[in-house]
Amino acid sequence: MPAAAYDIATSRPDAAPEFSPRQQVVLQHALTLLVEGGEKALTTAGLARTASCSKESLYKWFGDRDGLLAAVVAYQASQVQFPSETGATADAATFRAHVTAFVEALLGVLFSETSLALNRLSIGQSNTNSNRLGHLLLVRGKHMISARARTMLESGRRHGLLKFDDAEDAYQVLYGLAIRDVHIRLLLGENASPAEKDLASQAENAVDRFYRLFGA
Amino acid sequence: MPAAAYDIATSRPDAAPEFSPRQQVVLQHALTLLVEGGEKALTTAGLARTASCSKESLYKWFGDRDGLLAAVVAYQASQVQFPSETGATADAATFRAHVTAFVEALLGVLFSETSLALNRLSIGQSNTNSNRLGHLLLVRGKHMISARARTMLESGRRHGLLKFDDAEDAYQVLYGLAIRDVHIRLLLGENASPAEKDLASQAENAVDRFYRLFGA
DNA sequence: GCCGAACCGTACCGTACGGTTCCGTTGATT
DNA sequence: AATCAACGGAACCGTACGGTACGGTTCGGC
Repeated sequence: MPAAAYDIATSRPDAAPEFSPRQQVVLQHALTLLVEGGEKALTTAGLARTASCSKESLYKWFGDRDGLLAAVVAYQASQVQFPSETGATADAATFRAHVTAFVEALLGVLFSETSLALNRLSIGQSNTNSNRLGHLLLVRGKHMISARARTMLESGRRHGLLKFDDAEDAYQVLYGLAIRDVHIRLLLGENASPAEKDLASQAENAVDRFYRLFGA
Repeated sequence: MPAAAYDIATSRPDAAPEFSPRQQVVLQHALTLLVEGGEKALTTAGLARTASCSKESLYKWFGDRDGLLAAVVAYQASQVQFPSETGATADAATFRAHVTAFVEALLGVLFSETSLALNRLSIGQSNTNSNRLGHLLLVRGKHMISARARTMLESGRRHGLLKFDDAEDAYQVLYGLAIRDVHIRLLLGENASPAEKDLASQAENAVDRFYRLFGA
């Protein structure tokens, strides 16, 4: 086993992977290959050719192919940024606008080709290995977003703008209202309808319904 | 190209595939292999060994490996049954109970290991080939269920029990309230929480919220 | 100017698996 | 009894890909 193998399983979820610039370039190439052709298109030889690096370097950096895939997931997760929420509960309208912006950002991330490709990759591998990729995506992706959302919603509750018992439950409803079955349909290869591409009104609509269920 | 290759692309969506009993047994073995070990575990040699048939028969029946996978999806889709809806709008309580039963059945199907395995398979292949599997699963699975749900909801609207403009939109909300992000988490390999395994109360809860949004 | 580390490019190996072919058996039909 | 289609079993081939080894090149430090 190479000493420098990238072992994501033992690294702290909140620790930055700190890939070297050169490695980030290679990972970006890997991501492009993944988005274009799925997992089958990401071969070690193909990546080496595309990224103009040697297979030996790939194996030195990432250990093996699984380590490479894990690194791609970790790299992309580190790229995703959500808008900050400073002073977001100043008044009711501002808070609601902030929730809407959060939902729109969530839709933007989940429906992006990059995210879809990584989800497809992780799902396709979720019953092999010890399911490293699925866990990685959940921990670095979904759980982070979920935590962020919960603090946002609880802030709204503290200010008397929302009313619910369980923040996780409320977030799941918000998620369901926003995403519905669009995510799984996109994952299966269906194209989004024009209405579904209008993320702003989708978010608006979801938040409207959410307030009818949980508004104070 | 073998003459008997199973070409699902040209078959009518509502036409029964009509596999021979022997073929159904083999497809059931294939499904078991898929559920246990994912796509990688379903090799032609492995299936031939498990199902005690010859690879030659597999290729004669299904054409190639892709045809086999398509046949597995079609076979399983033909197995899924939803409760009938005769006299379901007799009165408000009966109709609501029927909607709840529908949601519970939906959850039961989507969260079953079999459905998850097939969704993982289709998603993993959704950016290769011409995406036959994804389309197949959408057409034979989701779209059928969606149509069924729309007629149910519209029946409720005709009887003055529900109020909405677009049945598809209403169904999507019902779907989102019921499934939330549980489906994607299961697809990624996370285990369902005890609460999420209680399909009855999950359905109850979703329908309750649905009525608060769309009840007349 | 020399040294070593990092790295590129490439050739190579082992293996797993999709697909093909051949042969022997069974079992229904005439 | 003869025939023939369907099938199981096994051997075989081609190839794609993961992983390794090695020679040649660049570049920063002394």
